[in-house]
Amino acid sequence: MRKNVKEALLDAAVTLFSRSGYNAVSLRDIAKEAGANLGSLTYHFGSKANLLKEIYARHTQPMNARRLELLGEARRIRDAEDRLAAILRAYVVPAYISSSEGDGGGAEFTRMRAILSAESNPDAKKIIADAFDDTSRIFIEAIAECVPGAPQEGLVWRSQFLLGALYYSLINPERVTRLSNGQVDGNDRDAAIEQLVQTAQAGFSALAAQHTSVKDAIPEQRIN
Amino acid sequence: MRKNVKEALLDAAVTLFSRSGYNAVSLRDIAKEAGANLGSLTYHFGSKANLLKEIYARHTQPMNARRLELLGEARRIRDAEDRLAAILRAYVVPAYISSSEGDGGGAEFTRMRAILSAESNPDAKKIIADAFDDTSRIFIEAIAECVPGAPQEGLVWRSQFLLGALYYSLINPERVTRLSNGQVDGNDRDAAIEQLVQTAQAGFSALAAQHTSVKDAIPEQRIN
DNA sequence: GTCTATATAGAGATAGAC
DNA sequence: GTCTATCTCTATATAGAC
Repeated sequence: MRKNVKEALLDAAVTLFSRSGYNAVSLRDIAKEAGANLGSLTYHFGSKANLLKEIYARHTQPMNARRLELLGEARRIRDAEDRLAAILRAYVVPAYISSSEGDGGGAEFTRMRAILSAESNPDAKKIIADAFDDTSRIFIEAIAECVPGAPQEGLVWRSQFLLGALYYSLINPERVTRLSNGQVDGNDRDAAIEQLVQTAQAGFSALAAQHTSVKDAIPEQRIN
Repeated sequence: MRKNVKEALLDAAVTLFSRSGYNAVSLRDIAKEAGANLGSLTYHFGSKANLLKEIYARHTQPMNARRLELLGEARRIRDAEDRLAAILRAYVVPAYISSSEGDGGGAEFTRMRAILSAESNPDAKKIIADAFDDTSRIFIEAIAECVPGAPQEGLVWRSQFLLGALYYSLINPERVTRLSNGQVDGNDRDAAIEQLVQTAQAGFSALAAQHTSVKDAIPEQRIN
């Protein structure tokens, strides 16, 4: 079933970090979850901070690659509203969907990132760096082309709100279930994606709606 | 300057918890920040969990009271779009604004809540309870009246996204500054509120926009 | 490469002097 | 009511057997 101890340790670490954060999880917890020994953790990773670093190294690139791949497809859509929705979906889906392998880890990894960003742990801060900012910038540019005349300030704030909404939906899905008295399932990820994309789309579109209709916007032809 | 040691300890605890979370902050850190002794913490609060409990007790009621007060004012607005914006502002402002005293603590307390919700700490989970859910439910109802025909599912998800966006903007304001290459200040709270209210308004309005214009919606006269 | 045993530091909590 | 001193537990990290 398991390839090797190192893999098992990495998987166990993501699972536990995504559940309780970085500080609350001890190396002992991770070793136990992986069915391995405490010593093997120091052997493979040296320190807790370096373990986190390797988790990021493993997931960051595939997730962003998948996002950019989907973004490329989305950009070929002519209708501005449809394109905007597809761009947003390209950003959200790879972060949200549970994955089998090699595509960045999906929801569990994203949930871990959400918690780490909240904890603002010194170890994590060094690692997170701006690896994701580059991708976000590319997406903001693509979104801007769908919403002609939108001020940069509005675009940036809305991208912040989108990420916050995404994070919180992964962190606290139970609140959705509770607030709806059980009528809506906060753990329904397909529904969450759909609602999130629709909501973000409305937010971004409104930036242009003041003067021109978004429907009329046709961007310059893009070589992609 | 300081009333007594207990107050100083409570203030120091909120400050540190809102900065680094619950797990990462030790009782020693709090005592030091308050200029008090470690022993006084156990004397006044008994345990770390109970300290957190007292922080909640101190801030929850005033913050929600202020929200409901502003909600009462907002509900008197006739125009549905204007009313929606005012309702959203009533929800956001008390959570976001730095406070002098007695109004629930504002941004620092909200930031602490954001981090605690991410850490999903066992101590915190018991305390947070559903004290805030009641208020959220009231707001969702008020919002629903501004968006006739909106499905409950959409309203609940959007309220989730709103809270997530609010939380993340307090947790990681630097990202806004970074993404905009310094052109937008992520720590400008007035701007954040304005952008957040506008964005949420667009999201909620879109729920009704499919069939009827929001502008036409007039709610039943409310006794308030 | 994986284990056991252990060093060292720091946590929450308590007892008792003042 | 606030301090010092200390108990007990658990953390990260290391050393060395296998």
